Amino acid sequence: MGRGKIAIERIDDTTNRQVTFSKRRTGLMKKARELSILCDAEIGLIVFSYTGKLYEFASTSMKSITERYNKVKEDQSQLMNPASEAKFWKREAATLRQQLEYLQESHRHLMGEELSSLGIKEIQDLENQLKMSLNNVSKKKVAVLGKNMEQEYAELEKKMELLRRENEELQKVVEAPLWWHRNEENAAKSSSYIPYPISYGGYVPPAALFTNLQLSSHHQQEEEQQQHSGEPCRLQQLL
Amino acid sequence: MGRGKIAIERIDDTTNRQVTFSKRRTGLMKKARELSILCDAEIGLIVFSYTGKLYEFASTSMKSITERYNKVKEDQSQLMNPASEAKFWKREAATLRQQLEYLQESHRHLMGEELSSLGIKEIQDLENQLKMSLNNVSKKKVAVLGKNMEQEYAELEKKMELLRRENEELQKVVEAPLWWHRNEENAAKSSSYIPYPISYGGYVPPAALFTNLQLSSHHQQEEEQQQHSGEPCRLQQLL
DNA sequence: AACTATTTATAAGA
DNA sequence: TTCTTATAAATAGTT
Repeated sequence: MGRGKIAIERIDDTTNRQVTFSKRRTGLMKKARELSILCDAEIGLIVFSYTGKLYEFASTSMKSITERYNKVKEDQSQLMNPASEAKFWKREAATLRQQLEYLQESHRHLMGEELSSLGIKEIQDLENQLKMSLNNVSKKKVAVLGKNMEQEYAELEKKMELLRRENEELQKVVEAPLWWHRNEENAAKSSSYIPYPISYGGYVPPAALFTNLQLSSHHQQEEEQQQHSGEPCRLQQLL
Repeated sequence: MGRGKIAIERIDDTTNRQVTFSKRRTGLMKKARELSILCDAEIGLIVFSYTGKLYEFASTSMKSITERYNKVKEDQSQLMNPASEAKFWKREAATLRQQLEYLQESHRHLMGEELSSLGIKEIQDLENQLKMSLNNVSKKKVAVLGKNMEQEYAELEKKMELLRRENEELQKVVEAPLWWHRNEENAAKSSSYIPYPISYGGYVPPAALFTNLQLSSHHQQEEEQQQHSGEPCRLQQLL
């Protein structure tokens, strides 16, 4: 709701993120207050900014709300009879199954399969995603290859240096008829160095995909660990 | 935001309140989730409906959020130097002073004073509020008077019965010349019973007013105790 | 901090 | 509860 539409994903620009945080936090607090008044509900809202600053709203007191919350949670886990426990796990299973189905479909699409089920927008998004993926992978490849080639080059130079010296020694010591022999031997030796030693298959492990799908879920996760500074994945849009 | 505008006050109609609760709760949860994603914030939201049902959103886990919250709160109270403590209480005093000013103005209006500072809408609201107040007070008065009158009536009947019996005894035993004397004596005796023993002044203690103003505040209160089934007070509008 | 063009939320009605 | 729709409210981008 604004001059333009934005995707619900982390805002990379720091300034923009802070401005948006300020605006939306205010709006969220206001709505929490309104709901508590309009519907006579007991509401607690805790917000930690990216910088660690705390903001809160409590229709009564945060203490009483969290205590009531903990009490309900305890009761839920303790006073569950087999029937309601079954109900709980059934629902949990249904949620997981749905996530799994989403994942499977997404995976097939990323593998270039079952594309007839997609709309034009989705096709475009998928294409862009794949372009980004490819771009990242290509970059990584070049980086890795570059390192290897440097090593290769350095070792090659060493070898050439050795060769040159050897030749110098030889030229000083041996007679002309032996020259061709030594030369062929050294040529064969240097061909054992492969210019492109590592070959990549077309397969990308879907680990990152799983991680991002979890992020799009509304359910809590114990400890989000987004190590490796990956580019923001836009897969959420596809789901 | 809808077909019409609504005032932010408790919705009295149960059905409407539940529908609104469902819609706004959904919206609130969505916005909390969006804020957490967009701005990389850690957010916990707890909502208890009027019926006691629990709804929650947590960007990570509610446990970690409430723990972080408690930690910050502890630090805030412990690691406060005199300067920041002064700042805190200064702000607290400012808040209280503002509440007090609101209250005082409202009180004057309820007392029918300083009405020139009000707009037409406010005047109408105030009028309605006073009508409701008056209605409640009148009802209460009638109820209390009614009880007293019943008591009076019952006691009066007892006395009359006694009198009647006394008279019967007397008529059997004494002579006619004495009759007038005994009659006057009894009449004086019965006049010591007052038909309307309790008299109400025009003053209504503002205790309820204070309670309701506290409810309209955004700050937490330790234990909201709204005993006595009072009508929902609409004073919040006036502030 | 304001300003608005747009998007989004939602009140009322079905 | 769910859907629709007119309208109010929130807010993204701009100044």
